[in-house]
Amino acid sequence: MAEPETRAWKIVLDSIESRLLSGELGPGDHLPPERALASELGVGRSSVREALRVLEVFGLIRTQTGSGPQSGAIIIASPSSAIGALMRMQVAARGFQVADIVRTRLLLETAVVRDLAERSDAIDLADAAKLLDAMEAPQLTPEEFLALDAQFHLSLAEASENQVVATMMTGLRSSIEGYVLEGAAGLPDWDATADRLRAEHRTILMAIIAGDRDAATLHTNNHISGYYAETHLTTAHHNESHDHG
Amino acid sequence: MAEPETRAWKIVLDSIESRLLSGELGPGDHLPPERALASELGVGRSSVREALRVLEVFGLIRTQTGSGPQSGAIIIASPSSAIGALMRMQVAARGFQVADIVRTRLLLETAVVRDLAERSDAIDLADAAKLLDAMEAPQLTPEEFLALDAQFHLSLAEASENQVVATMMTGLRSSIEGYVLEGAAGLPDWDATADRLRAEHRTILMAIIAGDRDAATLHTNNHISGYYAETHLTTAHHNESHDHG
DNA sequence: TCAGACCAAGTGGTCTGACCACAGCTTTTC
DNA sequence: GAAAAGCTGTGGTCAGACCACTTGGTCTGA
Repeated sequence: MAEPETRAWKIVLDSIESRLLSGELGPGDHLPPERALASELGVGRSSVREALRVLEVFGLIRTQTGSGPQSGAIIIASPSSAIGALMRMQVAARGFQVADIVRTRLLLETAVVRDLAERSDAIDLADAAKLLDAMEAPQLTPEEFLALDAQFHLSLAEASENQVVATMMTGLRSSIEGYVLEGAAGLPDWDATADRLRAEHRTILMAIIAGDRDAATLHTNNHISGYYAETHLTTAHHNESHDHG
Repeated sequence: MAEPETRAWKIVLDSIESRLLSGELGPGDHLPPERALASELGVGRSSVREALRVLEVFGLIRTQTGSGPQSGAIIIASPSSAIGALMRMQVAARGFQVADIVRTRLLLETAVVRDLAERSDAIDLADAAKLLDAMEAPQLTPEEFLALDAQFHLSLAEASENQVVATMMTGLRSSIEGYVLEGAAGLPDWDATADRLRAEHRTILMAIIAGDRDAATLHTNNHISGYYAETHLTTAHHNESHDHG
């Protein structure tokens, strides 16, 4: 059964994954040089490189030319950009719809906020509060404001101390970043929208701190779906935002 | 600013992504042959191949040797295995903790079930019901049972008609599949556990159909966290499940 | 005429060898 | 002793070659 995945790059990938699982390799460790890995596994260097490319876009390694301790392929674990890239590409290939991305963000964020509200005494919301203060700064461009906005929501996910959720939120957000910016540019009165968003953020944070689960959930729901509805992101098909405009 | 990402494979990746976004390429279409792509973009074939490898593990293309309409690289959009592989590797590299994966699954599934219960009149749960019947079959191995179990939960996500959530659920599940199977093997009385899981599934499904949001949420919560607690998956570190047993 | 065998072409899959740019280390030189 | 030069090892890339495989056409023979 199941010939051993004759493809050479898969051999390399499996080998490295098993080394990770066995603990032989861990964060900060160096992978063997490409040439060594190739001869060691009996494959060509190009096959090794294809596997390393996969590891790189998965956010598992960082490569550096040159010599010395910082060179070579080093194990890291930065899944955020990988998830973002994956989702962005899936959106591009029509595997994911923007509306589903938005709905998923709504789902996740609502659940996070509910969770935070339910144990509001044991969480640290200082980062979130700081970001809200930063968003009060006048003359923020929509781009800057939305970046802070994203960080605020990310800080909530991080407050729930769940790296997976935080990563997913980041990935979801970045996968539709382009569409979000497009939508902001099309708003009739950005300042008014920004003021409303600020107020909603405060409301959400206060509800969390107060431990008012239902209020936090409700306000989050309204906040997110309201914004996306305002920017028509939930109804527009992603193709239409480019040429038929 | 921002040198154009001198790396050749990135050029190829960006080129293909922009073709997807512009609509020049879509699901079912063929990518140009590797050699043509290489000369067209002014890069070597190996660089093209590195980019195609990324697209392949992202679930965006399927490659096939030979000639004819089925050969070459064809655009698909199957994100499930990609997300699963990505998360599995992140777990292996200690970027994600198994406990966080479990908690995220709990979060997502609870939200899905709550959503389904709130609009129980407009959803189709036939698939889920069928799977529950299939799980009644006697003499299912733990592996078979858990596969049906996963499909049941997946069918709930699919009933919510959100491809992104369904994909995430699949990815989350597959990323810890190995640990789940390990945990099942360590149960003292598998038949009793299976019976309990069956009953809980029925309870959840009925609560959804009845539109009882709170009951559906509660039962889902208990169902999932109960199982993972029973298999010690929420507390065990993934390293410890291999050698120190 | 038709069926089967055969062959040609085009594809991805892989390997090899070569060269480059770069970063760190070593040696030389002043 | 310090600065400069060279050496070494790394990833990044390219070019060419060969293989396995699939398809579609062509040839052969009944």
